[in-house]
Amino acid sequence: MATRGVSVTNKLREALLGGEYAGGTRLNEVDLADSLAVSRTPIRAALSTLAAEGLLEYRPNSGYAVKSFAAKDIEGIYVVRANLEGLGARLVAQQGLSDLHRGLLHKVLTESEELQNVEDWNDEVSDVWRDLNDRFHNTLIEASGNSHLAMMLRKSRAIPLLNQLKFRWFDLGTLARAHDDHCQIFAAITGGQVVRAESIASEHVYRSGQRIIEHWRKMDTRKPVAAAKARAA
Amino acid sequence: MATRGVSVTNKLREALLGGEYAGGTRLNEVDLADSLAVSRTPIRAALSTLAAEGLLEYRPNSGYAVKSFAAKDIEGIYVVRANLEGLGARLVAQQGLSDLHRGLLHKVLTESEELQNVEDWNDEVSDVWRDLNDRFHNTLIEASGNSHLAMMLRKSRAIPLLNQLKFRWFDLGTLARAHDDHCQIFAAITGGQVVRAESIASEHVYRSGQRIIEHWRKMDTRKPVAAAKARAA
DNA sequence: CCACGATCGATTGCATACAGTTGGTTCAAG
DNA sequence: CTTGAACCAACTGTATGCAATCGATCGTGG
Repeated sequence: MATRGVSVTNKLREALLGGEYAGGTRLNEVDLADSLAVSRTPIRAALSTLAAEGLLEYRPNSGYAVKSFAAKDIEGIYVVRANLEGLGARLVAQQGLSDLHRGLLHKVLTESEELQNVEDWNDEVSDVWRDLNDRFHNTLIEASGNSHLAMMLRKSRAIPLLNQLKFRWFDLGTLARAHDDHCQIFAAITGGQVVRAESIASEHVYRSGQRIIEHWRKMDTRKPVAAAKARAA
Repeated sequence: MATRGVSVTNKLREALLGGEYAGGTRLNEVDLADSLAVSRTPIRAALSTLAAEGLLEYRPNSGYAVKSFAAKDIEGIYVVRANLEGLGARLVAQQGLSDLHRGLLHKVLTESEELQNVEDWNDEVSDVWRDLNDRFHNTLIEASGNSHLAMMLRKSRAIPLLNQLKFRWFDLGTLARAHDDHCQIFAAITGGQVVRAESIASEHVYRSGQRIIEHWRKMDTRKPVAAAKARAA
C-alpha cells in the first residue's frame, strides 16, 4: 500500500475532478484531516501537489482554494488540447504504429463499433463510451512515445466536472460521429497520411470542446453564486 | 515576506534549473534542511511541489531525486514547445495585438537591434540576449490571452541546465538569425498573416531545439557517470 | 564460492504542539 | 451612522519527536 500522502492526493484529486467542490471553495486542512482520518501532514502534502497540478490555487498564509474555470478558460484549454492531440496523431502517423499499439487501438475501435447498436443513451452506455474514448486517446498518445506530450495532455484533461458534463450530455448521433472520427484517424495513421491524421485529430478535439463550452456557459450563470457563497463561508 | 516553504521552493527551483544538481541525484531532506537553515517541513513542501512541476521524481518511502533528461527527452519537449509557440503566434495574429503588447514587443525588437552591433560574443551579451529573448516569447504568449497555454509553455521551458547551454554556446551569427526570426514573426502578426506567423514561430523554436540537442548529446556521454556516482552517494 | 536471509543504520512518513498571520468583529471616538 | 483601531478567534506555518520502511551489510547455510 502507498503512503497516506499519496492516497490522500488521489482521493482528493478524484473528488475535485468529480466536481464535489464548487469552484472557489476554500479547503480547510483540519476538516479534511478529520474527514479522511489522518493528520494535517499528509493533507498538506496532497494540497501542495494538487496546487502544482493546477487544480487548486495557493495563497500564502491563507490556504488552498478550488480553482474555478470560466467558459473562457475551458475554451483556452481546448484550443491547446486540440493542437496537442493533433501533434500526437501527426507524430504517430510519421513514425508508424507498433504492433502492440495497433492491436490496442483496433480493439478499442471494435468495441466501439459494437456500441453503435445500442438503442438509446443511458448512464451505462455513457460509462462504457467514456472508457473507450479515454483508451483511444491515451493509447494514441502513448504510441507517440513522447512522454512530455503525454504529461501536457494529462494536465489539459484534468478539469473538474468535465467528465460528467462531457458524457452525460452526449447522444447517439454524437457518439456515432466521434466513433467515425476515431476510425478516420486510425485509417490516416496506418495509411501514413500525416497531415490528414493531424487535421482530423485536432478538429475532433476542437469540436468536442465546442460542445463542452456550450454546456458550460449554461452553468456559468448560477455558478458565481455558489462560488461567492463558498468564498464567504 | 513569503513563507519559508515558498522561498525554499524558489531557491531549490532556481538551483535545479541552474543545473547545480546532476540528474539522478537523491535529495536528502535533512541535508537540505541544514544547509537552508530551516526544518524538514518546508523542505518537504518544496520537494513535493517541485515533483509535481516535473523537476523531481518521487518514490514513496524513498524520497525525491533530480529528474534527468536524455537527448530524446529534450527532443520530445522541443517538438511540443515548437507546436505551442506556433499556436501562440497564430492566436495573436488572429486576434490582433493590443497597443500595450505591440509596444512591449517593439521595444524588445529595438533593443535587440542595438545588440546586433556588438563585436564579439561574451557573457554579458549572452545575458542581455537571454533577457530579450525571454521577454519576446513571454510577451507574445501573454498577448495570446490564453493562460493555460502560458502555463504549458512555462513547464516546457523549465529544463535544468538548459538556459546555460542555450546562451553560452550562442554566436553572433545565430543571434542575428534569431533576431531576424523575431522581426519576421512580429511583421507577420501585425500584418495578420496567420499561417505565416505560426510557421515561423514554430520553426524558430524547433531550430533552437536542434541546437540544444546537438550540444546535449555531447554531454550525455559523461553525464551517466556523474548520475551513477550521485545515485551511489 | 554463491545465494539467501536477518540485522542494523539511515531516511522518509506521520502526528502533534506551538508560533505567526489573517481578516473579521467589536467597541469607542468623531 | 460612519470610521478607525484594537482585539480575538480561526487557520495556516513551522519545528520536532517518534514510527515505519528501505537498502546495505554482514553472516550463515548450502
